[in-house]
Formats: sequence, C-alpha cells, structure tokens
Amino acid sequence: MELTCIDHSGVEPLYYQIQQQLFERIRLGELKAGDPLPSEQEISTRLGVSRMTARLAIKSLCEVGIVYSKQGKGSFVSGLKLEKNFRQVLSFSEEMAQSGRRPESRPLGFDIVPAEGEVALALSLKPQEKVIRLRRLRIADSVPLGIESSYIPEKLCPDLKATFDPRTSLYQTLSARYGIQIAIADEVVEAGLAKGEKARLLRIAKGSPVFIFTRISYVQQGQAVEYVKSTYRADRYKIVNRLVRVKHRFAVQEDAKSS
Amino acid sequence: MELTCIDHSGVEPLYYQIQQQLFERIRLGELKAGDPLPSEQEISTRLGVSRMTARLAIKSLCEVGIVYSKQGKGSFVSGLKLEKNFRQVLSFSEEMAQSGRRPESRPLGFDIVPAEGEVALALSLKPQEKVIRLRRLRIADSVPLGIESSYIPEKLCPDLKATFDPRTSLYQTLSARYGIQIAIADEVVEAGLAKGEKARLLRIAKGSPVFIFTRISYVQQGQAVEYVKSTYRADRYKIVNRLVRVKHRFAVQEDAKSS
DNA sequence: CTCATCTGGTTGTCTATACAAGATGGCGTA
DNA sequence: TACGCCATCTTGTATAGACAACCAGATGAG
Repeated sequence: MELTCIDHSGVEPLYYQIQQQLFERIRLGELKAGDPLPSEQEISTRLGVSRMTARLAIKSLCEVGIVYSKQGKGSFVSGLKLEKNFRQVLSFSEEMAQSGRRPESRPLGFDIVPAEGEVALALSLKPQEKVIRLRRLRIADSVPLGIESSYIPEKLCPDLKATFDPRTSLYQTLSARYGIQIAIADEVVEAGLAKGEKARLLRIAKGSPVFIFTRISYVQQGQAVEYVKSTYRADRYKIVNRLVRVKHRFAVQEDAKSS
Repeated sequence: MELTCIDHSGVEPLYYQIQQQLFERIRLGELKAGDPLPSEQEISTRLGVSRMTARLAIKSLCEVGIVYSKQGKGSFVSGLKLEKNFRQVLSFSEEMAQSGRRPESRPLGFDIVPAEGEVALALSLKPQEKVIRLRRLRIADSVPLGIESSYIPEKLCPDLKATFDPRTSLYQTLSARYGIQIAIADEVVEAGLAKGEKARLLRIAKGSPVFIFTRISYVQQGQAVEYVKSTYRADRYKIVNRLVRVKHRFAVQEDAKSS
C-alpha cells in the first residue's frame, strides 16, 4: 500500500487521513522499526497538500511515541512495540479486553453515604455532601482479581443509584447518561499484605502480597469525579509502564524547602 | 506579569519563549485553574508574532496536560496539579531530588559476566556476550530503600568498569562519556514479599511487602541499553502515576484470537 | 590519501492569509 | 415575550512560501 487517495472533500481533516494511512502502514508491518517515513516534502507533493499539513500528520504520530523525528535526517518508525497502550485510564472491562481475559464483576455493596475524610478531600466535597459508594469484586477468567471501592459525588449523577446495573461499565454509563468523560486520573500505587475479609474475598492466604491503588479521576476541566480505592492480588496482576525521558522543559523545580 | 518582551533575535525559538512565559504565569498562580489563556489572536497582536506561532506555544502546553483548548471558546488552565512530573525515566538521584530526600548509594558488586537468560533476551545479546553488572543499595535519608541490579552490554561502554565510580549517577556517565541518552523505558511492577538477604540489606522483617521492578531502557532508536531488576521497600516507597484517557484514535485492536 | 568545502535533502521555525466550525450574545421580527 | 438570525469571538484546518539548522555524501585542493 502506498500513500494514495486523499479525500479533499472535507469530511475528514487531511492531516488526520494522512496520519491514519501512515499508522496503518506501521501497524501492518509495512513500515518496520527504524524505517524512514516519507519526508514531509514527499508527502506534500505526492498527495497535493501543503508541507505544514504533512508535518502535522507526522507530529501527531510522534506524540504517541511510535515515530520520532531528527532534524536534518528524517522521521523514523521507533523500535517500540505498540502492542499495548500505556498510560491509559482504562475501565476494568477495557483492561481485561486488552489482556485477553474474560471480565466479570460481583457487586459487594451499592449505597449512598456522606463523604468523609480522604474521600471528601479527594473529591473536593463538603463533609456532609452525599457520595455514591460502589464496592465490586473484580473477576478475571473466573478468578477473583481485586476489590474496588468507587466513590462518586451524588450531585453529578443524581439517579445513578436507581438506574445503574453494577455489573456493567461505570465509565460507559457516566459518559452516555451524564456526559461525564473522564480525561485524566492520578494514581498512587502501594504494595501491602492481604488480611481478613479482603484475603477471604480474593481467595488468597493472609499475608499474601497485594497492590493497593488509590485513584482520582478528573474530567478535562479538572473537576474530580471519582475516587477509587482498590486491592489487587499481586500473584495475578502486574503493572506495565512505559516511561519517557523528558527533556527538562517543564521540569518543575522543587519547592525550596531545603534552602 | 504580563506577556511582554519577546526576543526576536533568534537565540531561542519564539514559540518556546511564549510557552515559557505562559507556563511561568501558571506556575506562579497568576493564571489559576479554569482561567482562560490569552487568545491566539491576542498573543499574536500583542507580541507581534503570527497566530500560528502563538498557537504552537499553546499546543505545546496542551500536550503536557496543564492547558486544554475548546474550539469556539478558548484555551484554559486545567485544574491538574503540576507538582510532579509523572511517568518519567529518572535516575535514583533525580527521583530523590524530586521528593526532597538525600540520596546515597552503596555498591554491592560491580563485575563483568556473560549475559544469560532474561538479561540476554532483554538486551538482545547472544548468550556469550559480556555485560557489566552493577548491584547497588539505594539509600534515602540514611534509610535503605531498595536494591538495584543493572546490566549493561559491555560493548556499549568498554571501559566503564575501570572508570566509573559506582556511587555516582550511571545515566549521567552514559550520557556524558558515551553519548548514550536513554529516551524510553518499559517497566513491569510486581508486588512480593521480602526474604533472606534482601530483607536483611533493606533492614525489614522477612515477609514485609516489597515492590519488584523490572526495567528495560532504550535509546530513541529503540536499542536496549540497560536491564534493571530492583527490589524496593513498600513501606517507604510508592508509585505515583498520571494516566490519560485516550480518544481511541490509536487504539490497537486486540488480535482476533476469539474470532 | 586526508581534510575542508560545497551541495542537496531533511526537519525546525516563522510569516501571512484564508475559510470552516463551534460558542455566545444581541437584535429584530413574529 | 419567544424565537430565529446574525455578528463576532474563539479555535481548527489548510495553503504557500521563506529561511535556519543539521546531516550526509560528493567534490575538490593539498
């Protein structure tokens, strides 16, 4: 497949069509790691678009890390696997789908409680405001994997408690019924030991290692919409990360506590 | 502080100067969460640059998540904390500096061994090729924090063994002496229990929870340069992540295993 | 042969302009 | 009053052109 047939009619942006064609060629292995992409000039003349448009397409591929550019040399396919999308906020179902496992959820509790302590703090609520609390046992391929407790301000989704089926996707419901699209989440990961009720629910011995996640999800405007605390079995769950080395442009200097 | 004084002499790119000015105003709290940034038009006329240049400055702020744009409305400061840089490849010293702790390293071993098993696989080496192995105890504020074993192909840095002081920064040396700049790393995080020698070195009880990191670092071209396996105390170490919800443009569909 | 220079190709930055598309408020008409 | 249309602001997309910075290979002089 070569770079061809750009639709100039305007239904889809030109740079997006080019980006998708290039991405497809990479995904199919037609362009392999280290291979040079067509130069901006070449794309420009071959497809009859301006160089800036071709450039925009390539830059958007650079942003997700599957391509890199070198001044004076060209743009190249990076040698990184694209098997997984790292750094994503994923729902449990999405996560399981990515790793090819069959997800299942068993509700452990679904009620409305006043926000208190860390929950109120994380969601910027006054201590008396109501939150919807949803506790679920997460199951992968019939094996208990983790326990999740979600807290969502009731004012954001008034009748969620009445209409939501706790076995389905919370994120999908928030998006479809309330127009709440989660854009970013901050997550703290700790390691600990399973004990008591949690060990029993997860069917592991007391003292087994577990991951403890604390996650706050935000919409793009920055408002917190969800606080989640969860415990996952460490023998059946691991975290895969892709880290990037930043070129200290936005390095936030430490507050001068020591000086 | 207002948008002022752009240096047109060409030492620093214009869009970069503008980006830095805006970033500084946000960092100082002069522009708070939810506040609109000056419009592209306004920046353009006020500073005497073209709108595309102003746009480039704003877009680069969007990329790191501290600003978002809405067609027809404007660009706004997002409500996200920028206290930390998330998801970076950091050296131990850099990481400690960010959290305001005093780093220290005690070498536990420094030798050259043949690559075997997982190490050879990760670094794409033939089983007989030599790797430099460096084991270090990582200490923060005089408290043992973790044990790290790094493996680096000897051919990439021939006389490292002879010249490198194991108490200093490995990344800095790789960059300064060999021109090896690490650009990306893939990391797997597991949770486990401390036992035997590791528990003793870390001064924790056997059976205490620990993080187990397995990291492979790459240069931008994709070649692996370092394999690290490390064990960190979970009572003194936690992971902080920022996740983004991607707009399924690059979603890699699952291999059709089920169909 | 060796080394400096030139030259063409590439990405990086920047300008000036244009129209499309979404948001918002006002104005006028029904 | 209520509603639709319009003017105007915003960002999004696209063009054509220009020069700078960088890289690599060819060419030439010594």
